[in-house]
Amino acid sequence: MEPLLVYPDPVPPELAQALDLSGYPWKAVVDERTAVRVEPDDGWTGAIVVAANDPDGAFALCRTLRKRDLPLEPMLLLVSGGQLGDLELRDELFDDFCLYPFQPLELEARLKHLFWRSGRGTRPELVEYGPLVLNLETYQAAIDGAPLDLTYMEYELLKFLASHPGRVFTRETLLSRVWGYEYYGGARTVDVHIRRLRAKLGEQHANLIQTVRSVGYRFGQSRWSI
Amino acid sequence: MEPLLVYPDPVPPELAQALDLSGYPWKAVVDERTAVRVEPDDGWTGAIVVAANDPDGAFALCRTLRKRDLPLEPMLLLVSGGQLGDLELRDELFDDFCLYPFQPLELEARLKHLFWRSGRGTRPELVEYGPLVLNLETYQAAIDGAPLDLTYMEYELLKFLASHPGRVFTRETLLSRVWGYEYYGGARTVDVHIRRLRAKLGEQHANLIQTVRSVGYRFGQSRWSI
DNA sequence: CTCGTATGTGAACGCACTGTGAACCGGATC
DNA sequence: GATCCGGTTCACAGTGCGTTCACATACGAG
Repeated sequence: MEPLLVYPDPVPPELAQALDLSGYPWKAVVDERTAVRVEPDDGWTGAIVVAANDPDGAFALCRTLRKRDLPLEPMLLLVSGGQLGDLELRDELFDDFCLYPFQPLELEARLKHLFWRSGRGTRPELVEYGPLVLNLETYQAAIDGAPLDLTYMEYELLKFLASHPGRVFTRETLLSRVWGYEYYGGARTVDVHIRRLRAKLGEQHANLIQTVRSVGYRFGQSRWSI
Repeated sequence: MEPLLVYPDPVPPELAQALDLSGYPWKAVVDERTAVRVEPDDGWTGAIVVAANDPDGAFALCRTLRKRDLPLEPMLLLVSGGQLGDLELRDELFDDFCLYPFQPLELEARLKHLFWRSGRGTRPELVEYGPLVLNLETYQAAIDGAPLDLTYMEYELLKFLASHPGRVFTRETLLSRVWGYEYYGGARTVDVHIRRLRAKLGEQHANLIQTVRSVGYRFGQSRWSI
C-alpha cells in the first residue's frame, strides 16, 4: 500500500501516533514542492493535511494537489474550531474534515469511510510473522506470497499461534483456546493438526512451529534465544 | 426548500436549536413508517439521524431510506464515541458522521459540505467487480455485458457481497445485513440464494462466490494489498 | 546401550457441513 | 377464487475434514 501524504513536517506527535496505531503507512512533507518531488510512482494513497496551525500553507498544498490532471484524493483536513466557518468557501479542496485536536478513533473512522467512498476499501486486518500473512477478513493465508490452502481448524490454530509468537502452549491450552473451553477431545488431535500445518507451510518454513518436548508447541523464535 | 428528515422524535433540544440557527427547515419522525408517510412529494432534502441513543432504530431507519428506488441522501449520522468502531461495516448507510454531543459550528459545516458534495453527484451509482456490473439506480445487473435477471433478494445479496469483495461473511452476518436486523429465519436460506446466484452467474462465473467451509461465503478474490 | 516416554506419521472412520431438488407459503395480480 | 412468482423451508445425498487409532521414530534418563 502506498503511503498517505501528511502535512506538515514535523507531524504533530499525537497524529503520528494515531496513524501508526491504525496501521496506515504515511510520509510527511514540508511543503508543496516536496509533496510532488517525493510522490510514489503510483501516487499518494490520500492526504491528511493539518490546517489548524498553518492554514495558508495547508490550503496552498491542497490547491496544488487538487488542481492537477489526477487530483489527489481522498483528502482529510484537520481544522481547529475557529476555522469551521472558513471551510464553506473551500469545499472543493477536501473530501472530509476532522476537528483538531481529534480523537484517534474518530480519525480512524473517517479514514476508513473515506477509503470506502473512494472505492479502495479499508485496510485488511492482518496477522503477520516473517513470511507468513493471515488475512482475518478473508480467511486466507499466505507464506512468501504464495497462498496457503488451510482448512478451518488449521487456520484457527495457526492464527492463534501466530498471534502469540515465541510463546509455548500446552496441548490442553491449545484445545481450550482454539477448540473451545468445553472441548473434551484427545490431546493427540493437536499433534495431527500441527503436523498438517507443518506440511502445508512447506519444508522451508516447517520450523516456524517448534516442538517443546514434554510441554507443547511454540510458534516462531523463543524470546530467550541468543 | 424541502425539509430535512431528523430522527428521533422528540429531537434532542441542542440539535433542534442548532438546526434552527443554521436556517435549515427540518421535520422530526418517530420511526421508519412515519418517515415514509410524511415524506414531502419531492422527497426529503437529506437526513440527520441520531444513532447515539437508539442505534438499532437509527440504523434500521437508515437502511429503509437507503434501500429504496431513490435512496435518501445526503445522510448525516450522529454517533457517540463508543460507536465509532461499529461504523466500519455500515459505510453504505451514511454519507458523513459527526460525534455526539457536537459543536453547532461543526454540524453546520458538515451539512454545508454534504450539500455541496451531493450537488455534484459524487455518490457512485455503480458497483463493479471484474465482469460484474450492478446499476444501483435501475436495479439491473449484468455480467460480461449480458443482463442478469435477478430477483430482489438475489440482487440485494449480490450487491452486498460485491460491495465488500474478498471479505468473508457468516450466514448470520448476511441475514442481519441483507435481510435485516430483526430477521429470524433459518441460515439455510442464505445457501439457497447463493446457489441461485451461482446458477444465474453461469458456470463460468459461479466461482465469483466462494464457500469458506465452517465460516460462510466470500465474493471475489482477496486483496493482498501490502 | 537400553528402556520408557513423547512425538511423528499414515490411514480409516464418521460426523457435520454444504449442495441440491422440491415442496410449501404468503402476497400480488387478474 | 385461481394463478403466478418469489422467498423460505425441508429432506436427502455427497463429501470435506476433524478425530482417532495403530504403529514408527525420536529423544532423554539411567
